[in-house]
Amino acid sequence: MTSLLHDRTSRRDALLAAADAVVQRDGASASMAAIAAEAGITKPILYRHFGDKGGLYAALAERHTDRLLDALVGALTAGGPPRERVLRTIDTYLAVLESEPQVYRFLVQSEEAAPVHGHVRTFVRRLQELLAAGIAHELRLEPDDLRAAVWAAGIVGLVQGAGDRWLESRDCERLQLSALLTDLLWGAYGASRE
Amino acid sequence: MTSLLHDRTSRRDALLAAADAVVQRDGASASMAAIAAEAGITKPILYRHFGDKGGLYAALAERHTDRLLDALVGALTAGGPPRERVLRTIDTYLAVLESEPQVYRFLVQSEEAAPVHGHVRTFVRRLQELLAAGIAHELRLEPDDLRAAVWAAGIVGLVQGAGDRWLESRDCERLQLSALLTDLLWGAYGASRE
DNA sequence: GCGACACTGTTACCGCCGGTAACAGGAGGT
DNA sequence: ACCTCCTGTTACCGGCGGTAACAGTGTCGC
Repeated sequence: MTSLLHDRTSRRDALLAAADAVVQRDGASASMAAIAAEAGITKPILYRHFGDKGGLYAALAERHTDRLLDALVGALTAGGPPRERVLRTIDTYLAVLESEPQVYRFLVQSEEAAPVHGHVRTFVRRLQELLAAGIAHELRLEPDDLRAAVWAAGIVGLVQGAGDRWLESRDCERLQLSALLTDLLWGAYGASRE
Repeated sequence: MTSLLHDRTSRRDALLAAADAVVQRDGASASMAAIAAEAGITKPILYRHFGDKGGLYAALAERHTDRLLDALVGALTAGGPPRERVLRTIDTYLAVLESEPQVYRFLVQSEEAAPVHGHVRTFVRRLQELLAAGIAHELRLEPDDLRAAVWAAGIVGLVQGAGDRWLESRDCERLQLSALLTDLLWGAYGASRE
């Protein structure tokens, strides 16, 4: 026995991976016993590592939101003309939706909710702040201009809403939707500039 | 005893009202026993009326989404110039958010979820279709033009995202936000027109 | 008047889940 | 040898969703 790592953090990672697998298989209502079984251990170990179910789900959510935020920031801050960066960022988001819809479902409609929604909210907030800063800079607004914050929140919601719809209908290619949304934002941006 | 109505539907309404009160007091994780106690009866009666907890929550969600949709459709189709109608509709939505945030929380982050989310999704979809038809008409697009659908989904998401942020920060008057969002949409609309 | 019946309501239970206490080894220090 | 700490287990508790089985009551047919 004990061929597995006894290191604290890597063990934690392994447990999170098991939890992830079960959540993606059974949906967001996965039981702690099922997760423990998947990891080859029993419940109390899970509780010693994560406190309670909320803690485990929070850790899982944090992991995913961090990963997603990194991807988005990377796409947004990489080189290229502004319009291309926006397109790339939107497409990155849609690509995650496309390749891991279960994760998305877990994050937004997690049935065992409070801590997950907390992490999702901070994720959304961080993304909004990032966008708000960029927008304020682009439009030469004051850093705390209300319009920048509302703009940012609106853009995030807009992409999410359109992505949601697309995830259900799948009525066009991903890149086509990305381009359409980019055009849409670009038009509004240009309009607000004058 | 039995001064209350024995009529089937009004009894059902009374039960839903009790469920509503408990949900708004205890959050979305209200137990069936608590709801039954609030209504002055016991669990099996609830189950005979609604089947299971999902059924009760679905009925509750349907009631609220129907009410909200009626209010929005009313605001949108009432008289006045287009821009004023948009402003009025957005403000109606924000007014509901402001006056009944618990209901909103119940609908979007209900912890006992599946049927509630189902009703919310159909609500959003109906709203999107409504908007898409209006947009397609205004912009003289084909009725099944993809852009209209994406526009509609985006607008719904945009208002929701901005409303969400506002509900947490409360950093401006409601009408100010409504006007800001209207301007924003109007600018984008004007841009896409040319 | 009087059983049959349907309806409304109750109590008491089941199974499952989240969460925890209490115990069973084994590694290492003295 | 013994104590200690750590990791793992089993076995349990309370509460929830959901249901079966039973008790009272008004209404029929006769």
